[in-house]
Formats: sequence, structure tokens, C-alpha cells
Amino acid sequence: MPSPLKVYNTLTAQLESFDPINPPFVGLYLCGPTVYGYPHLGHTRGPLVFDVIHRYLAHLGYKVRFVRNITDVGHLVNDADEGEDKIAKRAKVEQLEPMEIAQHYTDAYHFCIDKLNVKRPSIEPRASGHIIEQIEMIKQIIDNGFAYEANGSVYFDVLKYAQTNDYGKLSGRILEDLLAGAGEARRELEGQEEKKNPNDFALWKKASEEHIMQWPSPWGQGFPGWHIECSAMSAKYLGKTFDIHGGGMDLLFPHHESEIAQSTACNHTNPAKYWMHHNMVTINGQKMAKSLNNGVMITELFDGSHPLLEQAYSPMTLKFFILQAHYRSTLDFSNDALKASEKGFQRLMNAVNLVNTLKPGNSSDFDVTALKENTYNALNDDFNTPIAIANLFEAAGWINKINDGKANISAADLEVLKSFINAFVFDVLGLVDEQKEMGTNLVDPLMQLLITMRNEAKAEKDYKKSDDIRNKLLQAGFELKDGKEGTTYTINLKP
RNA sequence: GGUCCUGUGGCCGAGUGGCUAGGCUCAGCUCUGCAAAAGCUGCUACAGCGGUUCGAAUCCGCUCGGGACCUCCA
Repeated sequence: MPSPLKVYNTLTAQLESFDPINPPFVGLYLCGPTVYGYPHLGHTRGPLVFDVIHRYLAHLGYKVRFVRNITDVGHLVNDADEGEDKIAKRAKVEQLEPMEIAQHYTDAYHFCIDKLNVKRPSIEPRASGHIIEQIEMIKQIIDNGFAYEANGSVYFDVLKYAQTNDYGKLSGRILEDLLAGAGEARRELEGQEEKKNPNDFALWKKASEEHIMQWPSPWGQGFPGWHIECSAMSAKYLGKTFDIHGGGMDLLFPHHESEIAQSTACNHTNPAKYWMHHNMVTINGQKMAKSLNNGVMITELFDGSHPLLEQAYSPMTLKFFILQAHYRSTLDFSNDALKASEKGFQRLMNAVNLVNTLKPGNSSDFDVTALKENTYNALNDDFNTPIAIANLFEAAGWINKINDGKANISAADLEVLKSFINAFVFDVLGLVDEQKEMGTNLVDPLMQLLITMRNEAKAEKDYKKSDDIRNKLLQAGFELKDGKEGTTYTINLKP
């Protein structure tokens, strides 16, 4: 029997067994993108990791409602007190409607994520579509005595909250340290004097006249603070307490810490049972971030146009690359690493295709059930995709041996192997055989014709002609392979 | 400055107190008209210095290196 599912909970800093609040239902919330720029490599990790989590939970039989938001308001350019919305700033530069920009980058995000075969969430709420919910929540927090209005803005009273709650329990921060550590590192913030305490954060910000995205509120024209959107939207669609809240480690503080504080101040309950955080994609050992300007855009990866790239890499190569690392480890980007993933992925897909053509024997030379169990155990151990993939490679090895007649598998075991490997590769990991997808329909009959012609030439020992066909095809992106069962081909994706 | 994470073989990247992770690369072999693919074989690492232990890459301490967060950030 496979081991039970365990997840690492940032809140307790421990591996915990996964017990949904209302089985078989699972509420899963992931902090989505801020749509004010094109997505880079790092932006794919969250969606990819939580896609596997989403898929695996569904695979295990849970009814998952997966909510991933689009942030199209509220993220401020510098800080809460300069009051310029990121989206609005781009609008001024490009002379477009703010929502036009948000839509544009949302589309770009969807384009990239879809290429990676990430399942769309059950609900994808926009922050701008939930202003009312956010205002209601802020009102409740004020009523509960944990927020105050100052000059048209509303701030969360961290000190008041900390009197009866643990502010910092998620990120492991100690309020006294935060207060003391403010010192030199903290910038001189304009309007900081509105706050009772430097650690107080904005729930609602007063908008200046130039500020394009603004809404009426009980406190005047303004816009919501950064953290409140996730609290409002997760509560609306998943309830005041739900199962899993995820995001990047860089959101741990202050974003998620503040979410917990807000939700607790409003609803008197911890919003999520499990908090899961994935690590960063690094480049030259440093975090890839918009603010550091070291991002490789996803479309640049797909078409190989970024100067650091030696070639184009397909979406599945990127996906496989990311899944070959555990989600809580940093993952360093490099051409060599990407190439290794490209090769390895192809090898795995070859084996997966082969498994459907295998002929069973009388007995099995290896323990299929154990292999399957090990693969489940890997994912049950905090979604350890690299170990799961290692097991799939072991299965691939056996598949190849069986295909070569150097190993046997019983008919019953073959069925187990087929169903399990297909389930894991396609359903759980969500991989796609890109070459196969391209190769069907129109291309295949033509290829079969050329293969036949070449084999005729070979039979006549006209190797010039046969090699010519092979070389020309290779140049065109079709690689021929002579096997015992005949000639097959692969399509190489090149820009 | 504070809090925390991390340092694995040519590259990427798992991992447990004692038993080969895996992928890629490289070399040799089998197969093949040649090549590719596939298979087989080889390459045994855990920053440094101490300590605990019968035994540590895995636990503890120190040193050195890298990184994250403390400010928008996936």
C-alpha cells in the first residue's frame, strides 16, 4: 500500500499528513500573476507546481476547487504611500486604458500557461472585479477594531493585532525584530506619518486625481491595498477556512503574513490549513525577478530569441526541467540543464509510446507493482516530482529492455504498467507528446511514403539515394531511425 | 544589521545515520550498409576543519562560499 499523502506546511514548518477539512472536497488557492508585464521563466513555477498538485489531488479522487487570481489592481510601484498603481503607470506610458493593459498581459499569461498544458483553474477571479468584497472586508476589520482610517486611507493595526495574535507566525518573524530592524534598511516613506506604526500596512489607499484606477468607498476615492484581494477572493470562493494556500516563497512576507492577519482580524479564523511555498528559479545563482531585470521571457525561451539561449526550447522541455527539481528547492537555469531535460524528456516519451506496443511474456523480470508504488510514494512525500520521474525512467529502462527482447513482462503486469505510466505522465504530470501531436494526420502518410521509397533504395543497395533521403529529411526536421520493426521517425522542433 | 535557507560526481538534481537516486554529458561494446535510436558496461560525489557515533554526505559546532526575506516581486 502506498504511504499517505504528506505536505510540508510552512505554517508549522513541518511535514504533515494531508487531511482535507471537508473531504472529498479540497479548496486550493494560488496567488496568481500581477498582469503588468510579460511572464518570465520564474512565473511558470507556481502554475506548474500547483498544476501537478491540482492534478494529483484530483487523481487521488478529491474534488478540487482550484482558485488562481489575476491581480489587476493594487500593486504599487514603490510603496503604499506613493500611491501609483503599477497598472496605471504602464497606462500612462503607453497611453492605453488600464484594463486594456491588464487584458493584454492576462492574455499573454494564458498563452504561455496553456502551452505548458497547465489546467485552467476552476475560478480565476480578478481583483478589480471584487472591489465590493474587499471594501466589505475592510469595514469588518475596522468594526472588529483592527484597522483605522487616516486621511482617506485605511491601515491595518499590526500592534493591536499582535496583542491577541501572533503576527509573524507564518514567516517566522518576531514583531519586536521588525520594529527594531526597521532602522536604516527601511526607506523614508512618504506619508508614513499616517500610520500608527511603520509595520502597519494599507488595506485601502486614498487615490490622487491622476490615479486612474480608483473606486468610491466609505473613505473616499481610492483603491485596495495589495494583500486584501487574496483574502477577499479566497474567502468568497473557498470559504473562511480552506485547505491549501500556495504561492512563491517571496510572498511569504509580507503578503501571506498579512493575509493571515487580515483574515483572522475579519473572520476570527486562520484562512488556510496548509500553506505551501515554492522556491525560486535562479539565473546565475540569483533569483529571476522583474525588479532585477534578469528575466528570460517565456516566449523568448520558446523561440530561442533571448541572448543567453543557445537554442529554442519547447514548452514541455521547460515543464520537464521544472518538474525535475523539488518545488521547495531553488532551480538554476542554464542551457546545459535545459538541454539535458530536452533529451531526457524525449527518452521518456519514446518509452511511453513503446509501452503500448509491447508483447507480454509468461512472467515478469521486475516488480511492476513496487515500481508503481514507489512512484506514488514519491508524490505522496510532499509532491516529490523528481523522484517520481526517476521511477518513470526506471520503468522506461524496462520497457526498452522488453522491447529488445531482453526482458519479459506478464500480461497482467503489462496492463498495470501501461495504465500507471500513462496516468502519471499524462494525467498527473500533465506532459504532452509534442512530436506526436505534430506528426499525425497530414505529415504521417507523407513520411510513410518517403520511408518506403528509401527502403526500396536500400534494398537495391542504392545507399546514396537512401542517405540522401534521410539527410534531406533531417535538414527539414525529420529524423529517421531504422529499427528491427521497421523505420520510425521523430520530428525535431526547431524555430 | 536581523531572520532563514543552502553548498552533492563534467553539468542539472534527489536523498537516508550504515545498502547504486535519476537525467544529461563522456568512453567502450552490441545492433546497423553507415548513422541515429535502443540496450549493455565503465566514470562512486557529497565545501573545509573539528566533534558525537561501532559507523556521517546525512546529527552538532566553527570557518569559508552562495542565496532568500526584512521594500514591489512567482
